[in-house]
Amino acid sequence: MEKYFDQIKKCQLFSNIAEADLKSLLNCLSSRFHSFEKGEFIFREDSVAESVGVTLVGRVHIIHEDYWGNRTILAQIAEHELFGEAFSCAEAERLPVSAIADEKSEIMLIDYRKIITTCPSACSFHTQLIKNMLKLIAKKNMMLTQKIQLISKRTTREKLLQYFSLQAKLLNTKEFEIPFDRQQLADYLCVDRSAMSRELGAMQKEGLLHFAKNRFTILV
Amino acid sequence: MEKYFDQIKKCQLFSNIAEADLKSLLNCLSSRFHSFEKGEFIFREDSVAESVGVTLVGRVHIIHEDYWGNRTILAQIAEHELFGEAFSCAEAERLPVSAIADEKSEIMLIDYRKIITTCPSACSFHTQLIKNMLKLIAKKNMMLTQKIQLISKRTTREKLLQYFSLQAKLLNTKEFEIPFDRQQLADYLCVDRSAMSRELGAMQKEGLLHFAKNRFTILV
DNA sequence: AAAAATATGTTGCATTTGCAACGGAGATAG
DNA sequence: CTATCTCCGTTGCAAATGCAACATATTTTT
Repeated sequence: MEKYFDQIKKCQLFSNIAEADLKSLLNCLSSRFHSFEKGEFIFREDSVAESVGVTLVGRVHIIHEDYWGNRTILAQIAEHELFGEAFSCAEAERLPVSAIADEKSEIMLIDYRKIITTCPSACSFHTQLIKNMLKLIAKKNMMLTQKIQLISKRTTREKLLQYFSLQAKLLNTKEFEIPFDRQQLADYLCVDRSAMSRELGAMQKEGLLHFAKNRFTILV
Repeated sequence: MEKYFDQIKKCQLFSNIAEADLKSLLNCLSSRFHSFEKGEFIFREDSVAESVGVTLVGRVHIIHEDYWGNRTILAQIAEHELFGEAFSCAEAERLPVSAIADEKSEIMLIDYRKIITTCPSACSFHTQLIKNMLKLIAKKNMMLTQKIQLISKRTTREKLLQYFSLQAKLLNTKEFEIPFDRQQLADYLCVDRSAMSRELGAMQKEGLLHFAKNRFTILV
């Protein structure tokens, strides 16, 4: 665990907890650490929801595959972020999604009961931990709402424009790189890759947009 | 407040709090009570996020309207449920959605800081309250995820089938009433009403489905 | 009961989309 | 260097969708 301490400190889940307190907190969470290769599953749909994950190193995708194998990327989990917490906190029996490493990743897995239950040794930092988790889940909730607003758009062009303008607003620049390849972007926007490619080309031809590889510029 | 006590008791936000404790808890929350007519806004997009709402009587829709006035129903809040909590808990500056009464409703509005901050008089029930809220937000998070899975479907027919099968699973019967009129259902599924109506007709003709008014039967 | 308002179904049509198939560019492995 | 693989753009085509306009049905109001 010691070797991960610097990574752990950076996680919002543990913010507002003094460094000294953090060490004893980590002891009573008795978490597991595990390394995953790109494409490896961290947990699978329909398995039991008992852990929350923290990305110490790497990046994770939360995905859902329907009956016919169409894959949807529901969320992208960046470094030092939390995932799987909603299913645990909601006390769901089975996971409705899978988590898959998008690149080689180091993951901390915590039994959610250790988080939610104030430990017998009266470790007082649990209260802060729960508050942190509340805030993180609430934020995720807003991100999901934002994604719903995104894929609620009726046309591919509207989805693309909405996505790009969100990125631009987020990074405060009209030129930015996106963290998706084309297939992933199409999955994220819930459209067909080739149709999206067609639309991107049309938008560039119309002068709305410029792009090369993953770097996009909004020209407006 | 006394007149609402029976309604308040039924809210999951206050579960696992003894009735005697609940009264003192309610005092330190210093909440407001307000009645809204059908179609009246409870809070509007872009206003400051400072309250969470509880539907004591009635039903609320969380909606978003885009630049051109297309309305999306992001969520339906049933009686005794919570709404607006995510924006408060995430400490969002401005609300990204509006809440509107879907029928005449009695709403309790609580300043979220009163919830999140353990009160100076050391009212110990706050811990339970925060845990309850955590669970509710987590559940809502799952519902949002479910909705994303729903509108991720590429065709109107798939969306309808997914929605109906969820309802059937939820109510454990193949015959059920839906809480939406046609326009609302179309908004919820993010499709055009007339196109949806066309598809519903086709599905009935093909024998997949039977419906009359808001009562649907899955025939498989 | 009549009138007005609202909700639902129908249809034609232009556009958008998904799908499948293909080709080229660039990266990677042997 | 060559073979292989992955990513991305292109295109033809059938099907799905949004949109507008209108017809019917149902509910509410007067």
